[in-house]
Amino acid sequence: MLRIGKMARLTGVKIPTIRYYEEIGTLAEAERSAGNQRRYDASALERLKFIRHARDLGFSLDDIRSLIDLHNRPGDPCSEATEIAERQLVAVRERIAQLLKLEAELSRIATACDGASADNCKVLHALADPKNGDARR
Amino acid sequence: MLRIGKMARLTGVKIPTIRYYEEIGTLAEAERSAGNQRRYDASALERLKFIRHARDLGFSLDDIRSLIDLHNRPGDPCSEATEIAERQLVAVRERIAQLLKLEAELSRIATACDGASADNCKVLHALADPKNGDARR
DNA sequence: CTAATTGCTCTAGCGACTAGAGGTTTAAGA
DNA sequence: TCTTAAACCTCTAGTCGCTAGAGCAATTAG
Repeated sequence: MLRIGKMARLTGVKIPTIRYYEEIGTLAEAERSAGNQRRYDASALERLKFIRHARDLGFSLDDIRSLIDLHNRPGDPCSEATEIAERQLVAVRERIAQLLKLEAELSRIATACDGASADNCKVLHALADPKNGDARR
Repeated sequence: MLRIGKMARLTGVKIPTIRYYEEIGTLAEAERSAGNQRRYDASALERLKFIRHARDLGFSLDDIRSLIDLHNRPGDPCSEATEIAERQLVAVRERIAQLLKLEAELSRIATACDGASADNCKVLHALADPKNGDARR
């Protein structure tokens, strides 16, 4: 049986975060030692790795709960999982497109000025006037 | 003099958010009508547009406060503004690079399964095993 | 057996808002 | 001038995904 610190080391998830996941029901309640400390088995470790990986991929904890639920109903069709993953993919692609626009504008702005004083600083002017190359969210 | 609703319409910033900006000191305290309602002049509108635009570009409210402070000291050199903008540009580029990795993995995952049942769903498997193409944050 | 380490619960805070309750002011039309 | 609808006010609490700290208790290595 693993203690919480070991779980943290093996997954890269911080201890308070593990407790938080338990609190909100994403991670099942751990068994306890005689002295009330959490003890985890291999399946809990696997689940935490799953959560960590999905979080790295930008899934919300809500999505992750859905995926875990699905995992616990092995007979069900997995179209729901595919759907969640595709939704996430679309969101990531949108975010990339948006950030590329920002990058263009920011690099224009950041290179605009070469040490003038603030009253005619091009950076400040560029931020004040969203003219060309603006990207609304 | 503009009322808060007009400010919201002209800038795209929601009313509670405008009040929030005032509360945390990002937007100066507004003048008030006889009946205690906020009234704004053209310069407040300009400042709110500035904030909105900088927020769109991903600057934190902390950064924005620094930029506004700088704006209020027109004699100072603007190297600080350039620095803030460059920092933001670096952050955006990092985020893009990271998201591109995620996109690759997600698209691999999302197309992996074609309607199997959850116990051998490739999406769930791919999320459980961070093998090839993983992107740690 | 002692001391270091690791764990526990609880509360509060972060950033950047958003939502709702319950009341007041303002502006336009009759 | 009066009425009424729209806009406004303050205040509290909630969102998401954690993070930090206080003040203790349990465990483990030497």
